[in-house]
Amino acid sequence: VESDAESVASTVPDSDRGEDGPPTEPGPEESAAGPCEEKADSAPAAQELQNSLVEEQESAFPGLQPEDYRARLQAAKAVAEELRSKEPLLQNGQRTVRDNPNFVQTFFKASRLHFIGVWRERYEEILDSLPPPPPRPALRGKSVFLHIDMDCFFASVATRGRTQTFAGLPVAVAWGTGSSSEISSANYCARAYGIRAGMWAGEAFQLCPDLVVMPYEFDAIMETAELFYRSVLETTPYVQGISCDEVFADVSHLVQDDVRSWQALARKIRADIWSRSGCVASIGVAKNRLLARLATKFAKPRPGCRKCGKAALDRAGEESGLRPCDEHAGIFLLEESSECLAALPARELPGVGPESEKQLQKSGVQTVGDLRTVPLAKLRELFGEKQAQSLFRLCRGIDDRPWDPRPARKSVGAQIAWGVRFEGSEALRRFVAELTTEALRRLERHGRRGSSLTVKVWKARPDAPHCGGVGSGGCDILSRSAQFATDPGLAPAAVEATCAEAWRLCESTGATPAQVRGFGIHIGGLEKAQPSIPSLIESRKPQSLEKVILHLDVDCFFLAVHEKYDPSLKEAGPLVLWQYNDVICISPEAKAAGVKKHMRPSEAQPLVDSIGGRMVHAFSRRWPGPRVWYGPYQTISREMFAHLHRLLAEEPGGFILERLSIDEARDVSDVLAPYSPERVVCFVEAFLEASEAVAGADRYAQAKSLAQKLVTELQATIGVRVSVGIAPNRLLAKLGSIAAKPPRGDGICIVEGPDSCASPAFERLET
DNA sequence: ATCCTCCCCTAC
DNA sequence: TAAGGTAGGGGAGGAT
Ligand SMILES: Nc1ccn([C@H]2C[C@H](O)[C@@H](COP(=O)(O)OP(=O)(O)OP(=O)(O)O)O2)c(=O)n1
Ligand SMILES: [Mg+2]
Ligand SMILES: [Mg+2]
Repeated sequence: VESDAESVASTVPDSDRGEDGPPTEPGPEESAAGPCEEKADSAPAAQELQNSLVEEQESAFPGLQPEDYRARLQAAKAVAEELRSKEPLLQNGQRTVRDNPNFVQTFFKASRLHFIGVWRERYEEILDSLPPPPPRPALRGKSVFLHIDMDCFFASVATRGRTQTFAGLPVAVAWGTGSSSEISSANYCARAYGIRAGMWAGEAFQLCPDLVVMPYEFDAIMETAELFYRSVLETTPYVQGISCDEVFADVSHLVQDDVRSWQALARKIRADIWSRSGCVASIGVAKNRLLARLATKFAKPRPGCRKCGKAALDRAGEESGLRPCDEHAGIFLLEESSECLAALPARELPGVGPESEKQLQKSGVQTVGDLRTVPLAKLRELFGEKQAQSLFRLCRGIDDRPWDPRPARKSVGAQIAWGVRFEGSEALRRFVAELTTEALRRLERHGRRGSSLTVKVWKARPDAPHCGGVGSGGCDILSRSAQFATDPGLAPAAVEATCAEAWRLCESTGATPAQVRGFGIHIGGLEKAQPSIPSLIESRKPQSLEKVILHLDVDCFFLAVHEKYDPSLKEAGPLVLWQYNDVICISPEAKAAGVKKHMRPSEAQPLVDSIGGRMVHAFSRRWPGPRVWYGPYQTISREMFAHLHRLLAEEPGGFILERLSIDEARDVSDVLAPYSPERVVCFVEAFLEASEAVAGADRYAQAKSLAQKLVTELQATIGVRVSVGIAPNRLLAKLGSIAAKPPRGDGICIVEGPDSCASPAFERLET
């Protein structure tokens, strides 16, 4: 075990890098530094490093001779070229949605970000095939967590089994060698030149012309990930998979309270992973997951360090009969009191990304130790409540997140922002439909139903530099969402309705087809699968009928509820309801006296006194602590809706009643697609407009008589007064119900259009 | 107080 | 040539 803990270090005399700093951002100059190697320090350091690598190769790996560095480099590039030439995904020259009729599926097959994004699906399958883990045994001694992460995972799969050729060569994984081919993983030799994941091949070749770019082999990567997980899962069922090459394991129950026992376990796991998968892992050990995650950073090989490289190579070299070596053991124990933790750049903390790093640097914070000196109040100003709490704990090594190895999925989606170019809106509409269908297929695989739909549109920035590639370039990413039910299942009508809604949201961003560089769709509000409302999609309203929407809103709802429970309030004059430091409901008389919503109660009090009214406090309860209690309002609200349903059921024709808030409802006879399952309280077979009686020229008069009936009935049975707006859409209906409020209105307001309303109150509505 | 939408940030 | 995805947390501002 390489450890910063003195007691451990003293038991592990072999370690020759325990006191070295963490491996952060090493360039070629830095990379060979430290106890591993002498320092290469001049500008042509890269060249020097390369030269020394050549020598090193020739002297250090007798098992790998007889070929020299140059010859093997050429052979390696030939292997890469051969793989590319046989790769079907690289055969056609179709790169954009315009060139390829099957663009969406081809893209996902070739996308490594899609691959690592959907890895969790396979992982869940593996877990489902195993017996469910018993509850974790009660903790007897200390907690011990491992964080296990494969070294340069994709790159190591790419070179596995090809040691004779690839040993000591700089290797990266990407589809191509062109300038804007993005690198997903670089081996530690390549990292010595500064090559990193996310970098484009163009830049990488400038740093290192010898770089060997190997193509993806997703099947091999997935199989390797499975071998990796099998190894970990056979050690303990208490694992939390983080990605295809990374896992946490709670091994508290497997070890003694003794670092030697932790070391032995980590070594065993590491050896097992290597013997099964042929790839090397690094392991962080600590008392919590946060510290274990950070420990792994110290366990990783030093870029360009020949001993680290040699260790890995020797292990890989077992193929060629070399002895496995566990110097540079790839295991690190980290404690929160460690000096190397305090010296770690704050950016290395999980949760601190590029933006937070900038924020922190503005306040002079570079390291984890610096961050510890920042008071919580200052962090709050910079980051807000939750992030401040999180940073405060992160830098102190505190991590008490609950152990939830399989958190329930909350959303599912699909997006593409590469190769997306459109000339007209028809092609964009088809693309939206394709991705929406793909997202529904993914939802269907989970058998869940969703209640919200979010679309994202990548819109090219007008000032973005024009580049020849097919990437997205500089974009603003716009999003729009709606409450919209999606059921599992791919019934054509349901798919069509979802596509229509997605298209509506896409259009509402205002991006023109020529500006669009990407599109994504996400289904959220996932619930357990339930039988849905089968008639919804089938019973589509004929398009030709004019819509009539009613918006109902109870007058002074909370006060009306108080009057029900305390009839004396009815004669008490002007009333003002308050809670905490907030006025929340005002009777018309009190309004006339100048009381405003959200006024401080102390300001409202004198106004109320001057007109002989009363301040009424919201319902509250004492137990388990003093708190406002909304129970009575909820009760009356439910009664009111139940009664509305009964009334509507007796009417000829059909209605959809949508519950908008505790006291609002509207008839959403027009709404087919954007209905929300929680909000649709009632669903009846046909629609208002479908009824002969309400359709036609006098539909507003018909709607008004319905409204009058509802108002009277609700007054009589529930004791609340409702104002109603009647209009051809929801916006106008809602405005109508405001204009209908007494004293300005008479309870019902018909708004046939924005400029055609008989009520003067409607004209006077404030912005 | 609480919910919702849009946006930003982050980890893989 | 080249495949810049998936998902969650949380803040600001607006609503009831
Ligand atoms: N920007 C990125 C980062 C990662 N990956 C893929 C390729 C990596 O091999 C794999 C695992 O990611 P890691 O962060 O664990 O990186 P590596 O395993 O490559 O290197 P390390 O040794 O630092 O873990 O995910 C990617 O495609 N693009
Ligand atoms: Mg890794
Ligand atoms: Mg990883």
